[in-house]
Parts: sequence; structure tokens; C-alpha cells
Amino acid sequence: MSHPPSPRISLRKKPQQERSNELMAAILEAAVQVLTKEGAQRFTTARVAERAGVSVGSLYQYFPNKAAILFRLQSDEWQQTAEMLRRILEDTSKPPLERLIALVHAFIRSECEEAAIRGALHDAAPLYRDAPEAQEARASGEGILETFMQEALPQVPEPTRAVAAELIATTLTSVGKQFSESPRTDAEIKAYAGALADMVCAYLERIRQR
Amino acid sequence: MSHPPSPRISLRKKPQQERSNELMAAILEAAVQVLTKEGAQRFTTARVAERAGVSVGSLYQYFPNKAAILFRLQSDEWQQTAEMLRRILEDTSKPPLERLIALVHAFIRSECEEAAIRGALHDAAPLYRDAPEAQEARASGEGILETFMQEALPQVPEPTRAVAAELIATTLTSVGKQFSESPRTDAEIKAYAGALADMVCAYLERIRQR
DNA sequence: TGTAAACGTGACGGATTATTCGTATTCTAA
DNA sequence: TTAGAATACGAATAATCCGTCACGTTTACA
Repeated sequence: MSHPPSPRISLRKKPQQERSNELMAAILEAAVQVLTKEGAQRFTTARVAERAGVSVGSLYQYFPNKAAILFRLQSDEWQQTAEMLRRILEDTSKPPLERLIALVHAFIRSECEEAAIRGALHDAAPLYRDAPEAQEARASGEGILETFMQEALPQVPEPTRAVAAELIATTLTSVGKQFSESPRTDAEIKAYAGALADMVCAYLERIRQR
Repeated sequence: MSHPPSPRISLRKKPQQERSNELMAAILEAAVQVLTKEGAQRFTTARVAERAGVSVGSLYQYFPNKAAILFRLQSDEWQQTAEMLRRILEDTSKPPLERLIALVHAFIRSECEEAAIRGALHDAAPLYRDAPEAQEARASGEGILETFMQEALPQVPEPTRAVAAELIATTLTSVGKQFSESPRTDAEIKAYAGALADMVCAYLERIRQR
């Protein structure tokens, strides 16, 4: 008895003709629409296929199961967020605190823009915490933040700095998520991001003087 | 045509004999067990009834639907949290900052203890955001925090203080939630709560000097 | 002890869902 | 033009789940 064919998490088979690429794009687009307009509860393969103007069978030709669609959306978003992180924090033409403030603002704005997808994704897929793509994304983000912290707080001893890094990361992601759960005006976003940046900066400065 | 009998969100009928009180207690107890040991996905009326040693029909005698069970658990927890808030923040025998630090520690510990229920509840019931009990609980918590802020930062002008209050509330709840999603040791909890308290205090002190 | 109300039961209806698979259609390449 | 590979289809399947209801059982009380 040989190995059972290992189930791929991402793709079932590789599209080889143009029409199937369009089909996959249509499915992913439809998935976002279903998620945002109908909610996580009503996110079903049938609905996604219908909205994409495609049959369920076609959907299952390229995605091994429903979760794979959600996972793909999640992965794409992780990648975008990591890129934003890197772009802002590694711009050494500005002083560290200024970069951190810019990061807070960009992060909060981004969270608000994609709140609908994010919330629905979390409700629909509580499972991807241990997926390799997730760990990779987390590690990437933590790496960027860690080098930033070393640059911003060179003289702070190590256990303290690591805890601070984790606290900042957790604060940004979780506060951003919760804040963006209610719809927000631009003014609210600006005021809140400003306060959040204040808080993080005050913390960093207090840490630095020890 | 008269009013349709308005569906009660909480209870279907009032238990009048001792055995039915025990039955309700057994159902709520079983609901917690199912939620923590089987997860939100497998939280079904049949499973709750079975674990409670009771038939589905009995369950529906007192709870109008599945959501009512979850809602009850959620309400109980909101109440406990609000009481904790009040107990700590209204103890005027200690200076404000000290109370705030105590609150942070208590809050993080509480979140970690009840992380399993909380997460499963959120996954299973994304609906209660607008329920009157929810608004009441939120209002209560915000009220307590607001009077605390007036006591702690009497000279800070009003738009700033309100934003600060919301930021602190959001930070505590959301950071606590995310931190408690992974299982944590006592040492981690202490270190993290300490850092979080540091951050909040640094923020308050910076706000105060303006 | 008798009776009516409260309580408890669990099979069943009705609905939804993820996924499969036999068949039909379209494309590619010779 | 044509064979066969790739792609698309959608009815059918099997599983699950919520909530009801007709019928027993227990309790309160006169």
C-alpha cells in the first residue's frame, strides 16, 4: 500500500488554458463579494460559484475544498500586509519614531479598508493559525519589527526589548481589528491612529530611559 | 389580527419546579463544556442536550433557539467583567495609576482563564453586537472608565480625554483577547500584563502633561 | 387517591451544505 | 479535420442540523 495522495491545501490542479485562469480569478473575486455582501455565515461553494457565473463542479476542479478559497484570500492579504510593513519600517531615510508613527497610521487605515473581508475571513476560517504560510507571514513580520527595534532601542537589554516588540505587534493588529469592526469616518480614523501612535511612542520612550 | 407573540430572546418559559431549574443549569454547564471541548463548529443543540443528559425537546422548552443559549453565556460573562471593572476602578483607597495597573493585570488574567469560552462564543455568535444587553454592558463599562478618567486626568480637555478613554478600553479588550488566544504560562502572563500596564501608564502620563 | 398542570422525550420534517462523478463542451495539435 | 486532452457542467449523494409535536411521566394539590 503506497502513500495516499497528499491533499494539497492550495490548488487541486494547475490551470493550463487561458479560460481556466479567468475562471479562478472570477471565483476569487466572487468569493470576496459573497464574503462582504452576504457574510461568513452564507459563504457557501454554491453561492460563490453562482456569483462567479460558474458551476460548482468547475470550482472544485481548482480548489480542493471550500477552505482552500478562504485560505487563498487570507494568504494574499498576509503578503500585502508584510510588504507594507517592510516598505515603511525599512525606509532608513527617516528617524525610527517617525517611521513607527507612519506605520500606525497606515496600518489602521488599511484595517478599516479591509475590515469586511477580514472579519468575515476570521469568522469563516479559524483554522489557518498553524498553516506554514501563516507561520511564515508571522515570522516575516516579527523579523522586520525586531530589526527595527534593535535600531530604535539599541541600548535596551534583551528580555525587555523582545517583550516590547511582541506587545507592539499584538497591540497594532488586535486594536486595529477591533477598531475597524465599526464603520469609521476619516476623522475618527485620524484621531484614533494619532492616539494609538502617541501611546506606542510614549511606551517606547519610557522603555528607552532605563 | 393581533400582535404575533413577541419572541423572547432569553427564555421561553419560566421554570416553576425544582427539576427544571436543575435542567437549565445542566444545559448551561453542558453548553460550556461543548463549546470548550468540541469547539464552536460542533456546538449543536443535540450535542448540548446529550452532554446534559437531557433530550432536545427539554432544551427547547426553556431556550427558544440555539442562539439563546450562547447569548445567556455571553450575558453572564459581560456581567462578571463589568463587576470586576467596578470593583477595581472605584476603590478610591488607592491612587488612580495603581488601580489602573491592577486592572490591567486582572483583566489579562481573566481573559486567559476564559479564553476557550470567549473564542468559541465569538465564533459561534457574531450577532449580539446590537442586543440591548450588549449595549447596556458596554455603556456600563464605558461609564465606569469615564468617571475614572475624570478623576485621573482632571485637567485634560475633553476631546482628548474621551479619545484616550476609548483607546484604553479598546486596547485592553482587544489585546487581551489576542494575547489569550495562545495558551500562556503564568510567567508570560505576568510579563505581558506588566508591559501592557507600562504602555498604558506611559500614555496617561504623556497625556497629563499638556 | 385522583386529576390537571408542569415537565420530559426522541423520532421526524424540512432545510442546507460540501463534495462527487458521469456527461457535455471546448480547445490544442497533428 | 479530428482525436484526445482539458475544461465545464449540474443533478445526485450523503451528511448534518434546527426546531416541532404527539405522547408519556412526574409533581402539586385538593
